[in-house]
Amino acid sequence: MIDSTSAERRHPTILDVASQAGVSKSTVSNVVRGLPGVSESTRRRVRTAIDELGYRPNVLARQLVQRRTSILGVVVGDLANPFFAEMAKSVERHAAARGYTAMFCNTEGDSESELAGVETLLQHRVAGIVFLAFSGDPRTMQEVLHHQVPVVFVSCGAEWGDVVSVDDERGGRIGTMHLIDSGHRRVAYLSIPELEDESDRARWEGYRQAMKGAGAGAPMRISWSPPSDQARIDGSERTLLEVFAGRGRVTAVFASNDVAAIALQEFADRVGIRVPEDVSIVGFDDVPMAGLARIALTTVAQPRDELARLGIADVADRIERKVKGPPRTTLVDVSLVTRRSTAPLQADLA
Amino acid sequence: MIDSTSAERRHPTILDVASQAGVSKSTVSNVVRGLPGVSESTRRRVRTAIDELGYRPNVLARQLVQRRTSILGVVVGDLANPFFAEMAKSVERHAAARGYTAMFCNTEGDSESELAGVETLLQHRVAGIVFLAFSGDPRTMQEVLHHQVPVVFVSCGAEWGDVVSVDDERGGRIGTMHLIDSGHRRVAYLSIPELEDESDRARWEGYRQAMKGAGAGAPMRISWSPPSDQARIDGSERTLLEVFAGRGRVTAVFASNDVAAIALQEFADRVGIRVPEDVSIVGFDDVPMAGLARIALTTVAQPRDELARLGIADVADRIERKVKGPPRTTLVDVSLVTRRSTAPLQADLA
DNA sequence: CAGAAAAGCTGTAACGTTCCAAACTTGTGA
DNA sequence: TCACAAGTTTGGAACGTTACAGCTTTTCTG
Repeated sequence: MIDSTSAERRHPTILDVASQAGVSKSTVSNVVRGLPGVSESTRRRVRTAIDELGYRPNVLARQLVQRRTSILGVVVGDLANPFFAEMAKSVERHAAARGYTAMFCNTEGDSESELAGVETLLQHRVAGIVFLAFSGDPRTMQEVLHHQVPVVFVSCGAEWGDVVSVDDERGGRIGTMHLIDSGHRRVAYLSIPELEDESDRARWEGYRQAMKGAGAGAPMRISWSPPSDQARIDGSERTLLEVFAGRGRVTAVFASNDVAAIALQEFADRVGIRVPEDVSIVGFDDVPMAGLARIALTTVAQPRDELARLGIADVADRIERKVKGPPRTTLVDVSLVTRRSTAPLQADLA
Repeated sequence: MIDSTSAERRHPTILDVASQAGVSKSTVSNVVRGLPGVSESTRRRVRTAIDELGYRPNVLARQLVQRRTSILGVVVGDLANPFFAEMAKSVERHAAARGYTAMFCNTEGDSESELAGVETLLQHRVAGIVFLAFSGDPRTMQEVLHHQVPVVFVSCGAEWGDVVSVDDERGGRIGTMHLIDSGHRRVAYLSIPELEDESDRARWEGYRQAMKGAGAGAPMRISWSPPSDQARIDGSERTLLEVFAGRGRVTAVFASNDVAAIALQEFADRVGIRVPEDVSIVGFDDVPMAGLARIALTTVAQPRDELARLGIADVADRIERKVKGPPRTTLVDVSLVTRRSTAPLQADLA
């Protein structure tokens, strides 16, 4: 009571509840955790005390003594990228459904931030880590392996942890095949340097196979950082312009993700290249934006929510020791969504 | 050494480091925290031991004894909404820059999830909470006030905490005035039910004032949940269709956020209403997508990064006791970005 | 009705830090 | 050589929980 005048009131602890209810802290603990072996009357008394005091268990203390937290670290490439945003949302939801709280860290594709982020997660003793993007930095790998924390790579690859992913190679293949089947022969592959990871590599591989198998032109890789402000054509864009000009020009592009594809479409609009008349574009991910009538991007769709669900299930099983043993890989299906950014090759361009 | 054979190796503690370096745990603690009063030679010895053992301080234990964490709770309306995604990213970055780790919870505009999320944050004893969206639920308010945790509302309002926001009312006014100045008189206000909060109310108020001041038509409010799959026209859309048909029809819409504006644009495209010839649309937020040539949405821009920076600064100042006293409100400027979704009223529609 | 079993409750020892007063070292000047 | 200060280092008490063995009390069983 003396305390109540002080501005700096402290959280009631389990001891406060215990004395208020006239029981021991052990009993309060048992009630809070819903364990059996507490009589109904005591249970009620404790509940009342909890409500009166506004007691909330201190998760920190709990986790300290249990030597494990219920926090899941989530490493994200770029929260503002719609693909990651969607994934982050799903991951958060599925994690909550299994009783975990998500702690995000954004890497901006930079392996220093990634390392710092993982370091923070480990200091918080997260129960597991979900990578939605991974730079491949061996230092990060070492940190994680040394701490023996369960890890799952969702839609991004690494050999040293569980992987839940679409078959990126197949995705690359069907995306590219769609273009080849439409008559295109000079098809380029486009990626964003910041997002070039294991998934990107596999998609490239699928693209390469498709090109080779169909006897299409030589594989061609374009790495382009779309400018954040679309003001003017800079050096990198001048190069890009050449790709679509002149004889023997590229007539179709397979982009390793929708953000790149949409940026390219935007570039084309700006410089007067028509999509799909002059160039067909296929993306990867099927972000919500791709479905807008004005964007109408043909793309390889990933089942985002399914990936998130499986990823969380995977890492949770490891944490809860339901699964042991060497890394597992779970693949889910991709599918092509055809929209208006692709069209059969114009006869005069063959 | 006996332990080293066990698969279940435990994290080294400060005591392990201490005995390895031949000093007391207090000294190790001082070295880890970079406190003065440790000789250079001891410092080196401890550092070596830390590296050899791969020791990472246990933040949980630290926070338990200090009775405060360095975690900031962030309540987000919808991580997949580009406005929130951008804000979340900025918030995360600024929080990290000030030494805080962000813990997100997504509410989906649902006050039950909001309450559950805040509950989780409080159990984790977050140092402060940043609301990027707030339902207005008094239970949430009570929870937070009872726990006396510093709170800031960024771009969403509540009277019982600090607020960092644009002047939503002015935003509503200038957005609407732009339409009125272009000759429109029958201007509707559009919002999404899930996102109707204090900010929305203020924007509506600004819209109302502008309409009244200009002697334009009676204010008209449309509340519409854009369907997630754009398959077919359902009941709610039939109503919407009527708004844009016949004599005395609405010729312009001020949307309370870009997501609504873009959904409306999409709807218009689908049913053959031309933008801006048949209807002009103004949004609010200036999400990155709005700048794409194919979307080209006229919108009231919020300085997102600035909002995030100020919000974090605000709550951090409260946490660090640099600021005391009653709730403060910080307003930052909005500005109109004119693109191609608005045009002067066609003469025959006046 | 004794004895055993079950049910209900409690006290103590962790968990891995920080905080702080006290106890050691040195070095300096008288 | 001693007193004193300044610079280092240390041990023990928190912090708020859970785990668990042990202690009562109640209920059953023959």
